[in-house]
Amino acid sequence: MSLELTPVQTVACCSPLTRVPLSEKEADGVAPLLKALADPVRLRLMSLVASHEGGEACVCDLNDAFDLSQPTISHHLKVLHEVGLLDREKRGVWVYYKARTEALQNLAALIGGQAK
Amino acid sequence: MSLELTPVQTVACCSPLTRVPLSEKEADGVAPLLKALADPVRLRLMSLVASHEGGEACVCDLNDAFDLSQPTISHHLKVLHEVGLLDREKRGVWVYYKARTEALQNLAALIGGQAK
DNA sequence: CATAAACATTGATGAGTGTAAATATTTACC
DNA sequence: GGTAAATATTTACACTCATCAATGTTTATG
Repeated sequence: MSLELTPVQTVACCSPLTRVPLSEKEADGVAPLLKALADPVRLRLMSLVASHEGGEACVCDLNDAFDLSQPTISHHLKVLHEVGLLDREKRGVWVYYKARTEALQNLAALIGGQAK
Repeated sequence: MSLELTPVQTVACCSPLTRVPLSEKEADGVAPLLKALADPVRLRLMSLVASHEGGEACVCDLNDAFDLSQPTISHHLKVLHEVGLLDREKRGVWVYYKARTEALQNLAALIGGQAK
């Protein structure tokens, strides 16, 4: 196991933004998560997956929702997966991505939280 | 008054990510807000201001908290101000930035919210 | 095994971004 | 009014990033 924390692990560790100043290390850990979400296409991808039944969706369904090339969608999914916002599972020829809602909730608590 | 909605106005309008797929227009409106937060320096700036007494802080205090040039900090504050996350008020020679906590809370509700 | 389908990877490119140096602007005070 | 302090703006640059075309990989099926 690695000593490096993924962004989703990092975000679960800090008090809300408004309570105490975020340390440099914490900020460095959380920023990648926000960066991953800070793109219109990835925001919609995340929302499509999360709001889909079971909180998961097949890539085949996602490609059709955008006027973008397949590699581009694949790239965005990879970004969301790498920061830990999406889980990835292959079933036969299809790949399913699943939303990590705890990660979203931890991030939300960091941004808008009232207390630790 | 403008017909254009600022990012902070936009973010107050949508159901949570996990409830219903975000529309293209909604995503385009919200992404700039996340983009503004998706930088370690701006995250810390936002946190420094928001956690300061009264939810506001003088630029003079903020500059010293970073190992960055004054124009760079000024630039980041401008970014946060332009998306509506920070209010700006000049008092004499000093400029005070104030956190818009409702904006943060709306954003948090969008990301981690359970229902509309 | 050959072929097709689903998805990922590579490589290239144009647009955007964080940073600092230099300069400008505003305010206070002598 | 002249000077100094606080903050913003401009300009330039290195770097990142979103996108696509082309190609690769994996799985199923005939």
